[in-house]
Amino acid sequence: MDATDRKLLAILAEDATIAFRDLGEKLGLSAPSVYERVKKLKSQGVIKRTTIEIDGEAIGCPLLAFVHVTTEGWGKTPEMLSITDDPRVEELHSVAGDTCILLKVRCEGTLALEQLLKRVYDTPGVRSTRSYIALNTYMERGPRTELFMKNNNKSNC
Amino acid sequence: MDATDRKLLAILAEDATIAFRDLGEKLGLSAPSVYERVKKLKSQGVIKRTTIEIDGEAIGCPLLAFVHVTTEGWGKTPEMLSITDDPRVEELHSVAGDTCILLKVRCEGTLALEQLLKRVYDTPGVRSTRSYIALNTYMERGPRTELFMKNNNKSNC
DNA sequence: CATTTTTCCCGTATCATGTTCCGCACTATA
DNA sequence: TATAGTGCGGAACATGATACGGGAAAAATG
Repeated sequence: MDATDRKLLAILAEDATIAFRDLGEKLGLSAPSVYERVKKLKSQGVIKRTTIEIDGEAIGCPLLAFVHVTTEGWGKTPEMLSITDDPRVEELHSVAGDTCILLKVRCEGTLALEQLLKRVYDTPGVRSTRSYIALNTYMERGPRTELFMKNNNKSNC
Repeated sequence: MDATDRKLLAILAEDATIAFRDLGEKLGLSAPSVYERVKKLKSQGVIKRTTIEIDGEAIGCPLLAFVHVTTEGWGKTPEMLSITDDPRVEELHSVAGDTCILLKVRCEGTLALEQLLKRVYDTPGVRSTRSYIALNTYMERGPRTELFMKNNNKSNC
């Protein structure tokens, strides 16, 4: 995990369809070398997977919301975690702050969100929820590596 | 945008490295047909881009946090939006709720988060922030399309 | 209802790309 | 000075992406 790897990750994060030959040109390497690096990063788990970014509105899910959940006792029960079965749930984090759990959900509309909230409330141990409806998303992207190219040259890997 | 397209999107979201031939098998189509569908979905903007999922910890960014920002007046000023220059900021949403703006940030550690918060506070119009530190991420994925395969056969496109 | 147009699909052929293999240069270790 | 390990690149091969032509079905049109 060196500076080249970090640059490589940043390029792939922008566009994972780039050919190894072109990627090599940007990095000053040959295609096989880049291929080996990517292979290693995948096996190490640095690259978790390659996916597509889907436009939520285009598939009929224009309503993005963040739902904070307050529980009594230990909230991270199997029942609570099973909410991830719902395709509308994109993220589920256990957080420290004035709430216990944070959900990121993408719904067809307010009705679907209400249904989802009902399910949350029906979960044992849930005391309350607080929802934030996204009005506009100014940015949404994965982890960036540019910063590390400057600062973090201690090669933390 | 039909049921096949939605199934296609769901498969690609899981693994965008799949070959068109294999993708075609799963959908009951030939490789060229799938190719045309994907091409169209990309040109339509349904598929925004293909990228890699990077393990935040592996690149030295283990601290995930959600920062709610309360502003006075119209908070979405150019100064506020310029916070997206910072590679640590992964998402910036304008939200409805008891705060105005929601940031998703991934930092090297608490020190880096503090620096970022200082920058937020230095932004004109910012009244207060409330941060939620992720203790554990149980799930993190993009928009799903499975649900639509069952319910939403009205082909909303 | 007949005709035209559009849409969607497939098989084939070609070409670009991914992937493997092997030898070289460099480094570190003893 | 050996020796093993690592990363790189060129060439060769395997695989997959992409362009093209044509046919069937559906939709639009008269």
